[in-house]
Amino acid sequence: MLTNVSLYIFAIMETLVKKSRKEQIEEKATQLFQEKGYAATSMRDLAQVLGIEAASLYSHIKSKEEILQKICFRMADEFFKSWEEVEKENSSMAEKMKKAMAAHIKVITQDTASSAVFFNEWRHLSEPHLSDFLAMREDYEGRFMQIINDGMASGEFKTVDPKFMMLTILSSLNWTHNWYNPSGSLSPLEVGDRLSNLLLNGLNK
Amino acid sequence: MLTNVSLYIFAIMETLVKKSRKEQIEEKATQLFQEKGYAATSMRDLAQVLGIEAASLYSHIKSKEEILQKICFRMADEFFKSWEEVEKENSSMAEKMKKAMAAHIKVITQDTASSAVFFNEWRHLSEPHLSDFLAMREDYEGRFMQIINDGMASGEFKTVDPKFMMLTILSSLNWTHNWYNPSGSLSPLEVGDRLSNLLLNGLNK
DNA sequence: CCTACCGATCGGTAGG
DNA sequence: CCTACCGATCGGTAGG
Repeated sequence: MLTNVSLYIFAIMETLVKKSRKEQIEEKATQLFQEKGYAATSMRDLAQVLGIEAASLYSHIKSKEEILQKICFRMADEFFKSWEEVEKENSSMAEKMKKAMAAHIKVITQDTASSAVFFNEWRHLSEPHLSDFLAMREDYEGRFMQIINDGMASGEFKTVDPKFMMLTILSSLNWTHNWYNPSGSLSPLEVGDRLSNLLLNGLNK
Repeated sequence: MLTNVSLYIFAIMETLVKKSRKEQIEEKATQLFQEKGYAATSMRDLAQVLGIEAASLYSHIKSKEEILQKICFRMADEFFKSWEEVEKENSSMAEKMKKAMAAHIKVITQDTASSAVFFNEWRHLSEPHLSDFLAMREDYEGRFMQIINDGMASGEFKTVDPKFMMLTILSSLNWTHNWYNPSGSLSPLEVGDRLSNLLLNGLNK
């Protein structure tokens, strides 16, 4: 009797915890795309990791590129969502920049594998997805540039080339996906603090 | 008579300026690897750009990967060579870091296409080349970390995590290959100055 | 540098 | 989710 109840509860939990086959496919694909790159990952590689035949993948997905699209646009959504809390900050542009950097780092550290695919494999998107992607990126980069421009106008920031500045900041931020270890001792907040402190105040004493 | 002499001189100049077929192959391959990635570039793509058949490529090269190896290890050589002038600088660690950054930027800006392949496609190297490559990179990164450690010891730099600092600096530096335009108005030296000023002194006034 | 060709592998479909 | 299979393309070789 007790055993039956236990098994029943276990079955419910499994249903709650277990990922759908489609989710499993996307998760493993993300790992493979990160490790080998999109082009060098075959559907047979992916199927093997999941223990099924390559043809069976197509019961759950439409194409190889569909997986890439899901990853790239889901991450883009995350970055835009994270910007909502940034917009609330208006005390100073230095503070707003810190918030923006922290928000950006939070998204990356939450899923470094998807971030790697987002940053490195987007060029394999076909049209019109590629153009959509690039338009979103330009929008997002423009928001960082706006903070820089506002900070220069208010006299908080040095006079710099805003685009150059934005590219430098984002490259430092984006690179974290390569070395951040979620099970390490550094929290996402600490990474954000260190990076914003460095980029705003410099290495010199 | 004059025409014959002119043609003769022209022929000599052409010989001096004209790249060997092997050099042409490497140059076009670099462009394609940058644009589409190594794995997504086929030997038929490469042959088409050169106006020959894919099979003809193999009179000049041994394999597709050989081209990638050439690009990656040539760039690695350039980075190590550029370090020689850095070693001479010992007035201060801030100055040495500036020199190191300028040297690094100089190599990247001199050949942004090869740099892109170097930074993005090295993972397609097979063993033992991959291990060699990673060992060289670790050596190079260690040199930047040494400057940071020395600068902290001398009291010039803030107390930071040296590895974190090194990764942040190099990511900013390395990203330049993505946006630097050799025919634009910004000289390699100016890029180096701006980046070292930002990373050493920060954006805040 | 070409023609002709190789075996292997690719993304994906049909039908059950 | 599988078997069986498709046409296309891959890196590369033989022989001239």
